[in-house]
Amino acid sequence: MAVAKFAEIKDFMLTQIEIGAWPEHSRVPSENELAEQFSVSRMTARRALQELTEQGILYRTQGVGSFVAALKSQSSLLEIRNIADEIHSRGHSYRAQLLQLTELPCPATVAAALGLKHNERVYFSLIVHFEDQLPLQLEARYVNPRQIPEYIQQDFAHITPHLYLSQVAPLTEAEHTVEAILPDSFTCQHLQLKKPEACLRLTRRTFSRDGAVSLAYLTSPGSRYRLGGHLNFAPAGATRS
Amino acid sequence: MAVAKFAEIKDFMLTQIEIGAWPEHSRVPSENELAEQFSVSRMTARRALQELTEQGILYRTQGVGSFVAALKSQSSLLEIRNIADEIHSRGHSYRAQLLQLTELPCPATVAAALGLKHNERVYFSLIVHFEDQLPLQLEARYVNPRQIPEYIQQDFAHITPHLYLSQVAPLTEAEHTVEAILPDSFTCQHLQLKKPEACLRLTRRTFSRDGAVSLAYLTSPGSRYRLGGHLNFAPAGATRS
DNA sequence: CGATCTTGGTTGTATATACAAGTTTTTGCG
DNA sequence: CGCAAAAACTTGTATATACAACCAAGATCG
Repeated sequence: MAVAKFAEIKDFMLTQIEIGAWPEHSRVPSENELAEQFSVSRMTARRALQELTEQGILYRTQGVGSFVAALKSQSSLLEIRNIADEIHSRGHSYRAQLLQLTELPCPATVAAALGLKHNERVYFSLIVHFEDQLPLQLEARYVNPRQIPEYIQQDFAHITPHLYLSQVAPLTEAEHTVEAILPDSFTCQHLQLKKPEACLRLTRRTFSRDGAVSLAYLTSPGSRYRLGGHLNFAPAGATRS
Repeated sequence: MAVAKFAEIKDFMLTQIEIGAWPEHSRVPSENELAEQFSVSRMTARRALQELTEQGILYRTQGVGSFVAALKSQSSLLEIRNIADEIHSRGHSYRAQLLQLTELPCPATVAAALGLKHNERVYFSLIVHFEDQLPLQLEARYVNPRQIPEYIQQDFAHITPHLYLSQVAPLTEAEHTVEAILPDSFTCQHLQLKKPEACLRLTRRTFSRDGAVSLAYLTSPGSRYRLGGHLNFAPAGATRS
């Protein structure tokens, strides 16, 4: 089976929602209706509805039906920001230094994250971001060459990888992990740290419509960088389970 | 049906993981084995395995089997969760140790954050949260006595401060800061760190309708804890399985 | 008219079955 | 012994069926 049937139904429904044919809180076809439309069993149609529900795209109520959920309100916490903009907005000057831009055999962990095979070729860039002449962040990034074949030809002295990527492959999803680590000597050197100090490491995996695009490790000294966020629990939307 | 069968199987498996009978990366019973043990069909056993996999408790490989995932702590940055629930949902056991619960004269920084006067009385609690006998987080919390006058009489061996607070003063807003720090010796001691290691410090200020309620400093070793976040920018594209 | 009952539609749970696809182990042959 | 084929086992997908739980709306009865 080339593509699973339940995945086709999901794709169809996602498209309907995306183009606005099915607005927020509108009812979507029932399990039986989908089963008939796609000539599948109810259990297969159910799976599509089920998975979309788990992803927060739909909500369902027993005895009533399935509905399009309200689009997620984006939290400012860990908002995807361009670090250059961030620095400029603080009134400081920004500069980037490109250390490396190559093709590498894919490490296993990266392969898993990007859906590539072990040792398949992958693009890799290494950049230091400066705020007023002081290194603020070391960015190590792996990019999926199947999705962004021209990545390696860009000039990242003039455009940040993140900005470039969001232009050529619109973000649909992002996954973050924040850790506290002690940096290795290589990282210390490029961040101009005389002694190792606690650093924040943000691991960011971004997705476009067709899957994982890039995996970035962003390391910043704890003394120079922190993350802030603000959450509002104001007027609650329809958040049913 | 009082409790669904697949839920019973999930409970059983979570317990096995929690008590250490099934260590990390060990193989768990196959679909057919579980089906026989619990006298259910394979599809029902499968559902238990499936849902635990979606929760990140297990990982599965076609043709090989299902295994207990490595459970490095991960909490969502996008939601305020009770750390006890978080630990339980990972299949680990939770315990809290109350180190201090007193009234203090308010430090200047805390006064500013909570809208109190310098040296005004403020409640202070200090708690260590344990995951499977290992300290996961040191929680130092200042609470506004004007809003929560009964805070100091609670028994925080049985309810976490955050859960208590959200019950008596519903959250309307929260403010976060995440930093990487090297802990002082006091913190090291209570987190059972022999050497200082990089720690994540989450500073959280919560608000209720009538203003700032509490200011908490949550410190966790980088080797045991990390924060995770997931952002959706469109209802499209999330078709990874 | 109002309260209750019935009915049809919807989601939720569970089973038995079949085959596909991937991995590991065993078997058997050269 | 070495290697290839076969078997056994695992997860993945799909179907057909049955019944339970729940809800909304219409029908019925007092």
